[in-house]
Order: sequence, then structure tokens, then C-alpha cells
Amino acid sequence: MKKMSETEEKIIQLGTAFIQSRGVNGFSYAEISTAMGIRKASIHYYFPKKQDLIARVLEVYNQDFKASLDAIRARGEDFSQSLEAFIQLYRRNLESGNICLCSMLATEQYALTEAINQSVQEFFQCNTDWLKSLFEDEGLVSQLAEDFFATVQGAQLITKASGDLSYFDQLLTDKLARLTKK
Amino acid sequence: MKKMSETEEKIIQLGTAFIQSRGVNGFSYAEISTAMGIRKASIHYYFPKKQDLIARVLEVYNQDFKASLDAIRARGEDFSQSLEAFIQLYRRNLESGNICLCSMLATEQYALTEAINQSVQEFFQCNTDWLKSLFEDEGLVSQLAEDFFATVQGAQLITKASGDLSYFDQLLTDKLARLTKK
DNA sequence: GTCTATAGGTGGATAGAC
DNA sequence: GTCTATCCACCTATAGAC
Repeated sequence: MKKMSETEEKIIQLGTAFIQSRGVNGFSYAEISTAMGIRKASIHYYFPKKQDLIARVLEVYNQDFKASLDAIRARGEDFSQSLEAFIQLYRRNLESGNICLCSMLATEQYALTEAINQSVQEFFQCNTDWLKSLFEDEGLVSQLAEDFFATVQGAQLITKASGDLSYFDQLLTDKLARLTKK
Repeated sequence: MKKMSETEEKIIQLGTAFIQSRGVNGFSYAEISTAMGIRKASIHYYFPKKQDLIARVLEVYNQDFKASLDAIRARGEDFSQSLEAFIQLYRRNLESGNICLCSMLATEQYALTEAINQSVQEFFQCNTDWLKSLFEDEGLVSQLAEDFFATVQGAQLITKASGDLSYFDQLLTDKLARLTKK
């Protein structure tokens, strides 16, 4: 982890929020600079090309997300509690009307470098691996873990369309109940 | 169904493909006109504003999709066959590297009119209602239909990221097997 | 209905002063 | 590091000739 200036950190933070809400083609350096009270050229000082910013935003996002997953595992709670914590990671984005960064980037492949698309895939793989491990400890087949992840991803998208968080909650509460009842 | 000129029909067809692959902010009238061998101004003759084109693309897409769902129902095949036909409707997009139009539009809410966002929601509702009816006829609770739809939506997104159609097939084949085995 | 021409705006990006 | 100034490409959209 290299240390960052406050300015750089703020740019990444705003960049993350903008990409999550509007996608890479829906935000501009102008918007970030306005929000920060600096000029566009200053953003270019830290991230010469837009793809540089996107790549860094994704890097930080993936690191943070992986850390969150590790933290859940480290708490050593039971299957149900761990899964709820996982769901909560996705719910948080929806509370501000956004979806997961990588869900958004997955829809914008054509506008991204090969390296970025690769990292998006790794994010999905990381999620899947984590879930598979959790499910296997519970004696559940890995297919159920894959299924669970796809359901969360889809529920996110459908929830975003309506803005109805109770749909998201209900769907995943029910799914969790079915998994633990057997 | 109003009758359309061939030009108008072609614009809608290309518009649909472009939005599905790049989103509303990722395509331009210039691209459509180039692809058709006409001028930008001609597109504006049919669809003065970009939102007009998007709205029409969505209208036609939803009509066609609904017709496909009705056709599946009308064939009167069993639960498993009907569900496979449903999955196939989503798989078709992935074969050309695209996702469902409404999945894409759901991520671009901020750039769309209220009416368009409403239609996207209706598309999801239409899918859910159709699935619920199918599931209920099979004696399955409606929660399983909601779950199924979210899974398809999510699997689509994850598949788009990797381009690996066999992931999509495997995931949904397994899910279908679990549903019919009980 | 399709065209040329153009307006008016915003995008990403860079050079060079401070 | 941050700024002003600017470039050029592209966007949506419109006016008006044919």
C-alpha cells in the first residue's frame, strides 16, 4: 500500500462514487474537479489518463473488498451470520442508489483496457472462492455458492431499477432461510 | 403496432444492438448513421431526441420479449422445457457478448427519463410475473421464481465479464436440476 | 426523406506559468 | 502541485436546401 496525498485519496473516493452511480462514460474530470473545488488539470496531474484513474479506483476497491471478506472470515461467526455480512456488503451500495463497482464495469467492457477487464473478472472470482469456502465448511456443494453469488448480483440490478430495498432484503432473507433450513 | 419504414426499423435494430453492447452513453447517432450509410440528420428526422430513440427501442424490445414469453406459454411444454426456453432468451444476448437491454438500462437510470425507467421496471415485473405463474403451476412457491429471475440476471452479468458461456450454462443447468429434482 | 452545414456544448488531454 | 489557457475530437441538435 503506497501512501497517498489527501487530494489523491479524495479523487479516488469521488471517482469510485461516480463510476458506481453513472459508469465510466457517465462521469467526467470536470465533475470531480467541481466537487473538490480544484481544476481539471490537477486531476490529470495525479491520473494523466482517465483509464489510469479507473484502474486505480478498481485496485483500491478490490483491496478494500477483499479486506472486508477476510474480516468476516476472521470473526469466525457461523454460516448464516457470515452470509448476512456478505449480503450487507452489497446492500450498502444500494442504500445510496448504487451497485457494486465491478457490476457496473462489467457492463462497460468495451470502454476499458484489457487489464481492467481482467481485474473485474478477478473480483468475481474472489467473491466466488470466498463463498465456496464458506459453503463447503457448511457441507454445501460449491454449485450453491455460485448460485448464491449470481443471485446477489442479479438482485442488486433489479433493486437498482426500482429503488425498492425491501425487495432485496426479502429475496435474500428467503434464500438464506432455504439454505439453512435443510 | 404502427407500421414503420425500413429505415426506421433499421435504426431501431441498430440502436438496440448498440445500447445492449455499450449503453446509452456509449453510442452515438454518428455510429448508427455510419453503419447505415446515411447522415446523422436523417436519424434525427425519425427520432428528434436521443431519448426518443431510446424510448422506442425499449418499447419494441419489451413488446418482442413479451411476445416470446407468451409463445413459450402457448406451446404448453412442461416446467423444465419452459424454463429452458426462458433461459435461452437470455443466452441469446450473451452469444453476441451482450446483456439484456433492460439490464443495461437499469445501470443507467440517471441518464434516462422517468418514463423509460418506469418501463425498465415493468420489464422486470413482466418477467417475474411470468415466472411466478410457471412456478405456481408446478407447485413451487413464488419466492423461488423471484430467486430464479435474480439468478439469471446476475449470471448474465458475470458471464459478460468473462465471456465464458459455459459458466452460464452450467450454473443454470444445475439450478434447473435442483428445482426439478425435489 | 435525405442532405449539407453549422451551432453550441462538453469531453479528455497537454503546455507552460506560478 | 495547482493554476490558466487552449487544442481538438466528438457529441446532440437544428435550420434550411434539394
